[in-house]
Amino acid sequence: MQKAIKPTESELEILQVLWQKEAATVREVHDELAKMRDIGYTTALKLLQIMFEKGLVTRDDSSKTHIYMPAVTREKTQKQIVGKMINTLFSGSSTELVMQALGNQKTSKEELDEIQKMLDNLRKEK
Amino acid sequence: MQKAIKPTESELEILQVLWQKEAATVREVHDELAKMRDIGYTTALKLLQIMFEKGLVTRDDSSKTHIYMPAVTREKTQKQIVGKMINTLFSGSSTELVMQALGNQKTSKEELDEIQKMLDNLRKEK
DNA sequence: ATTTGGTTACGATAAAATTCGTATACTATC
DNA sequence: GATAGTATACGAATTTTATCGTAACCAAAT
Repeated sequence: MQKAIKPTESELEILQVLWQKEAATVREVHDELAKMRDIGYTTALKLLQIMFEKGLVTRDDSSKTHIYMPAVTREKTQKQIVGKMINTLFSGSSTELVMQALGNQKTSKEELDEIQKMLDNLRKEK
Repeated sequence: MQKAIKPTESELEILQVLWQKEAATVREVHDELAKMRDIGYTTALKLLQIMFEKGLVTRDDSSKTHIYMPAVTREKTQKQIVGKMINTLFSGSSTELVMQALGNQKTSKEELDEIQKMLDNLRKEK
């Protein structure tokens, strides 16, 4: 098993784009990021190159314009970051986090149903 | 309203201690951190001084040994960080985060009951 | 009074993360 | 083949975070 590399803030932004697009060129990534904030093209390029070195992304460089793909899954990364946050911010209690998330966001009936279903399943396992 | 300062990883560790103790000297904070990891006394001191400049903590320096107190609440900070994470990692869906947290951690029956209660309350409001 | 132990202040360093300028190369079009 | 447009590579500067050494200070014990 690989010792998980924790993506930085900027790297998470980029992963977001790659997860959504499955694969993308530097230009595509840059244009997407540029919608949210000021960022130069070579900055995006450099970030992707560093991420490649770290193993956070893979790339197809068979043609001149490289194509980047995520090397870590969205789920694994979520789990990694949420796990860390539960420890440093919720004294280890995932329930506390759940209560926070439920309490402070408006949640639709459909979503509540979804959570209810999950809850029922968890109970059955006991 | 002050534009919220996002605490760094180390600063969160320190806030954890201060939230738990309500108030603490540098030595107390340091000793608590030292239980978890290697850290020098002056490092803890410096971090607290920087946090004071940033407004993350207040301090009583009327006696020689200063006493530090959190200047931000645990709840506000949790909300701030969780909110950011929902955006950058769960495409804005708090439900997705809840499912993650529930799915990947073992949760006791008591905790499930607590969440169930919260769920019931949310439903009533509709 | 001198030593000892604990304190803050401050600066310096190091490491990590972010940013971008410039050089260089390739491709297509004129 | 010169020009324009777009690409990568690479180095460098900047900023942020984290760490700690050293100096100065004070109080208490010797």
